[in-house]
Amino acid sequence: MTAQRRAIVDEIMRTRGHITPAEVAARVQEHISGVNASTVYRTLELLEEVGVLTHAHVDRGAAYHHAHAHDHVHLTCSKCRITRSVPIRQVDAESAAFFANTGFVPDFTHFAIWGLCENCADQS
Amino acid sequence: MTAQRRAIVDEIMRTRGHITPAEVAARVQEHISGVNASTVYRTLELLEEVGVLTHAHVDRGAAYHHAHAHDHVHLTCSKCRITRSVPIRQVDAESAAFFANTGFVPDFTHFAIWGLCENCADQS
DNA sequence: ATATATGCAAAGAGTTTGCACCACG
DNA sequence: CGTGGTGCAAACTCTTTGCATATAT
Repeated sequence: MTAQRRAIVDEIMRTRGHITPAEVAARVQEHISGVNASTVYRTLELLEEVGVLTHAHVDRGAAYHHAHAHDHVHLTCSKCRITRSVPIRQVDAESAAFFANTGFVPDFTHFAIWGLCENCADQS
Repeated sequence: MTAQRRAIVDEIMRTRGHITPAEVAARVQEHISGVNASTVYRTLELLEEVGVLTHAHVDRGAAYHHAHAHDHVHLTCSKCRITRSVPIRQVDAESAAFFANTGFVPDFTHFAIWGLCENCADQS
């Protein structure tokens, strides 16, 4: 348990919602200078293996969040680019019926869902 | 209308389903050697602006397909990594109800949907 | 002739890896 | 003291861009 690893874990624990590797790096720098990006990536990977974190694909890069917060979906608006999280419970009920005829068991938490947010949808 | 552009368009027109920029480049090379990647990217972008193509995000990169074939969803299996396309119509009906409480209007065609395919789901 | 498409090379973001070194335990 | 974490630099993928040249019309 080194200083940088502790700083990274602290930052993760402090985070609500999701955070990108780059954001982790930037924030850790504020406490300890000179933390390398590769260390961040390696630590995030480690934390995911251990089961503390999970990653999702949002926009172009990765987004990490607490494993116990695995139950939310990322909704990214194609217009204003704002990404919003909604509890999976809101969509879970219909989930089965949704893909019933395909046999596919979707995991909406892993990839963000593209579309129009309420605001932008109203405008158009 | 240059030779390379014609070759790229031909390749696109010949393609059923989706194709990545790298695949386009590779196949075009078979006909005309020395077609640069940037040319491929520029042509794909152009074709998208004109409305011939649409792109989706599958796996890590882009996947292009005919604009009139815009109506399909990519389902990527987290286990076997196979990506399957299903007509949007199969999921369209439930689509409204699915995100009713969120106000979000999803476009499932833009980002692939992660999950378990029928085979892999059965095995687990 | 003139607008535009191409190739090339470089740059960029995001991520990974080999390797020597340093430090925790 | 030894395992393993870290920094550094390089490499890698995918994509974009500036610029000079080549080409279609």
